[in-house]
Amino acid sequence: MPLELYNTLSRKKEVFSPLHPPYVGMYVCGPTVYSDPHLGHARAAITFDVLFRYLKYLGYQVRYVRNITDVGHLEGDADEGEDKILKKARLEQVEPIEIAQRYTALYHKAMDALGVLRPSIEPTATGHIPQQIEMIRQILERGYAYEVNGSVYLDVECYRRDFPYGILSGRNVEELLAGSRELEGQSEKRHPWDFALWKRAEPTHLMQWDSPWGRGYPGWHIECSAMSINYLGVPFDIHGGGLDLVFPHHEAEIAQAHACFGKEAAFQARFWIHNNLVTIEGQKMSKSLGNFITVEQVFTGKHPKLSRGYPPMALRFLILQAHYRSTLDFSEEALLGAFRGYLRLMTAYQRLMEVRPYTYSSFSVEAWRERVFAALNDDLNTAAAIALFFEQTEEIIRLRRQEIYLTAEDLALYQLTWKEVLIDILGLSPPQSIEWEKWASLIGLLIQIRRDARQAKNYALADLIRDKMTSLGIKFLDFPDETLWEMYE
RNA sequence: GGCGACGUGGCCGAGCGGUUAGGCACGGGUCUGCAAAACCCUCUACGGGAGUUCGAAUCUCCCCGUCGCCUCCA
Repeated sequence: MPLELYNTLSRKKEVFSPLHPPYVGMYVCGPTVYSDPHLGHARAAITFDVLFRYLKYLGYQVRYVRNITDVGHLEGDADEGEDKILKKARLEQVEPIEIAQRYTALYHKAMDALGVLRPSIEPTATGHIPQQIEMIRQILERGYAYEVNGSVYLDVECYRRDFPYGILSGRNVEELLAGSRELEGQSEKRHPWDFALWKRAEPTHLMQWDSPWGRGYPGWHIECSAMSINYLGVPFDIHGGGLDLVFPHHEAEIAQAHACFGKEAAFQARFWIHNNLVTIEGQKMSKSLGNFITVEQVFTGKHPKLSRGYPPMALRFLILQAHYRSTLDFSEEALLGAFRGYLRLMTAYQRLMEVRPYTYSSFSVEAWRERVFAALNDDLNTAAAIALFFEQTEEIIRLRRQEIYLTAEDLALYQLTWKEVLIDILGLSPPQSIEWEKWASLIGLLIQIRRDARQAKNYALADLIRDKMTSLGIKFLDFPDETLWEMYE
């Protein structure tokens, strides 16, 4: 059963195969770096991290490009509104690049903690101004854009005579016009649905570059077209991003690519993949609603909706327990549930490594393994895959107690599957610290002392040790023949 | 107004015509010096109505409700 992915372009699942095997080109819209990374960023990053990991696991050589948007963009395509990064820079009285650098670093820090692998290439918009200008120049040359007072706009009316505008989002221009909130008056655009490729900069504008049309800065959509095509060519295999980017951002990207390269662009990417949003009490997180939660707040617990902090893997696990195309409703209750479930799974994983082989197998590892990969192949159904692992937790205990058995060969495959899927593909990591070995021997010593105390019926000492360890976040698990322990903080 | 989703047991969440999804929480029990853990048991749901079918959470229609996009947004 091959990997199938839901393609927004066709609105159905399609068997994935790259254009030029074994190479896969994947571009994902990264963050605009002007504020703290939040749960939405985490979900997008983790979703495509898993896809990245899985494609590599399947043997593809993946070039994964995820951009950093460090040019502030206007708050709208209208000719008004303030650049978000500039606004932040002005408020804090620092250079725009300081804002970009700071939030890029915070983004990296948060995503690293969540086990998100760095992409192969992480280009910045400001680092690719020439490529963007060149693309705009070609679009103008082909007649799909026009210049007005030092700004350049894509001429949607003209474009749609040759290409289908709205192919990704299912919009048509008439409907857009009917429902547009665009205000009449201030626009120099020919039609309300035209969008900016290049904007003229006022002399006071902090970030501006020379261009054939005078000093200015690029429009929001052009950077992704220019950078994706620069590193991956046209068309490339996979373009990803949040569901909220489908329109207008990705629709505009497709239009720019075709306006520049014509039919060769072939919808720019063959697979358009979108992760659904994170909601808080059923509503999308947004600053205007004041309900957004940053990744850091989840770690520290410093948020009104949280009573404590949670480790990064708890959040990663919560996200993975939902299918990426479903909305995920965030709450502390859900997060706590995910955290406990994650610990349970990791405990099982650690115990699995202590299982000893036998002369025959009492169940089929192969059949179970196939079900796990069938789930992953079914549009990356991580939730279903994880459920299959939970179903095995009791089997592991029975294996360890020699109530059921596996041959050395089957056991190896069984252990391999746990490692490959949970650790390598889903990117979960056991709750360990770098000081793990030291901790382990220290705790082992305490366990021994406590055991002696218990045998001597010195329960006061035994309980003192246990309670102290509990308060430090280390839980003792007394089995009849031994004591295991686990960290839960 | 247009486009698109979704409503599953206390909570999160798979599900794409016939199986107990699964996790977390709750309750009872076994075990334990006590507890935790582990194990066993209990809780068995699909917004409402009509239809198709031997059979529907899963398909069709209507209704109700929620949400996203159409401004920046992962």
